[in-house]
Amino acid sequence: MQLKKKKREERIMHIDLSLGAAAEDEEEALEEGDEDEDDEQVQEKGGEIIILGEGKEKTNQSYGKPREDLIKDELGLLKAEMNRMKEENKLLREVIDRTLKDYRELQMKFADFQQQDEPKEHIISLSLGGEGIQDVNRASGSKEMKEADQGSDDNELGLSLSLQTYERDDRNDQEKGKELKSWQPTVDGRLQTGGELSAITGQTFNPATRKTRVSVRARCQGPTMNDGCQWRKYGQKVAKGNPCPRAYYRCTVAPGCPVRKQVQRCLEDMSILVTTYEGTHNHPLPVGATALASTASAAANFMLLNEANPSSSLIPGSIPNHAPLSSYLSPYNLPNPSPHLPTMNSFSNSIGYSNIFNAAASSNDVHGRQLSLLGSHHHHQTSGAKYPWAMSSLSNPSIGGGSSWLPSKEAWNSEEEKSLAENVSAIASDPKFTVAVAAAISSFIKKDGQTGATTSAAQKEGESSSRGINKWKLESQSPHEKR
DNA sequence: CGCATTTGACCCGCGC
DNA sequence: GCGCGGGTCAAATGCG
Repeated sequence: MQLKKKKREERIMHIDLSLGAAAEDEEEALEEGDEDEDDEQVQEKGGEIIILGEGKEKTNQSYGKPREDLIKDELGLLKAEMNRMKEENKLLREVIDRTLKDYRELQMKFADFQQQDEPKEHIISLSLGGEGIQDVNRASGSKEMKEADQGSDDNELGLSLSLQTYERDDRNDQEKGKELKSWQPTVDGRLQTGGELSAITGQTFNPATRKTRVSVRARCQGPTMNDGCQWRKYGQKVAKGNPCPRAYYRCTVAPGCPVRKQVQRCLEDMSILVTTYEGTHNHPLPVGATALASTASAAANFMLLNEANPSSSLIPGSIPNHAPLSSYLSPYNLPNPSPHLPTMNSFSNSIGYSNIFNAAASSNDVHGRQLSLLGSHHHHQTSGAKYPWAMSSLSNPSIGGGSSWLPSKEAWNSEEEKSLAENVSAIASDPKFTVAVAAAISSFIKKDGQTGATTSAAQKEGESSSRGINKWKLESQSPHEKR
């Protein structure tokens, strides 16, 4: 009877502390699979301490047991809990180690690729995970790509980094023309294979004017994605091949800002919004406004620097004096707030965070390159329901950003906002969650001081909401010249 | 009343 | 040269 009760309590504990994702699930599976009574009792002691302790305390009090015994009991229980926490820490550390190891390996690979890099007609693809996205580039069947994919498949948490670069086949002008004319359908084509994903796909089309095009795909319920800027709709058109109307917006943050964006629902998946930004902002982007812009900017800048300075790589600190990307990324606006933030930091270290359009336009090298950043959601995101930003973070890129630039109408709907607020408070009020996160972070920092050095509040939160959720894919592609 | 959105007309480039 | 399609303009309309 009491054993059953204990078991139930333990389950609750597991649910509340379900931060360790696969690792902890395994643990639970082991426990349940093994009907070893002894083991179970030991485990339960660990899991039950507080409840048991209280019960005993009451009992003891009623029977008038000596105080020393009570203290001893409590001490024992606390010790048991400590042991359990140690175990959890160990598991989490292992996961982090594995992830870091993957990351470093891929980083090395990327450095190799860079050395082989040729100035023209090449595609660089960086991906953090990528399951769920069948990139069109895969059709070219590069070995590196396949290797990277294999790497990502192995990752239990769905957190992996893969960097690929490969040459692009030369195409004749006719093919180029076709591709250019149908670039939007190409984007849709990616989507139809992608399952749950969010993406930023950037393309530079107009070498003459250095105009930048960045396409962002994200699951979004609202009519547009809130990206922190203010937009005014100036037109709508039904494009051929997609019954969903395409809306045209102009940036109204600053008068005369030439930036425009097109918004269209994906034909294959109506929940996905394809937003294409074009042009160069003539004003600074709102502070904290957009992780999206930062991330896209990161991608763009990365490409710029990479092109201009081939010696610079993703290696952290290779190019100093750039604020870390994470400074822009609140846990709610970061599609993949994860222990990979160090990755993102190092990434952004070499790319800076100025706005993508400025970056692209200011470079002589950027034109003729295509750049894309893709992120996909892990499919079995158990936390998705409870922590919905994991699902719809891209839809609400400004949540938690503290931005005063939030458009009143364009923002996510109130329902999402409400549920988000509820979830935030739920998490904040859950001490077990906090403890587990803190333990994971501290062990992570201890283990790897370098990558953990930039741990910030946002990062902590980011880690907490990252479990097995998202994957990112950052890629850059070769020239798509428009006209 | 002012501002944003809607929507039909118009412009322009490209392909045939 | 013509038709098509994407993109933009601007008057009409709606909303706070």
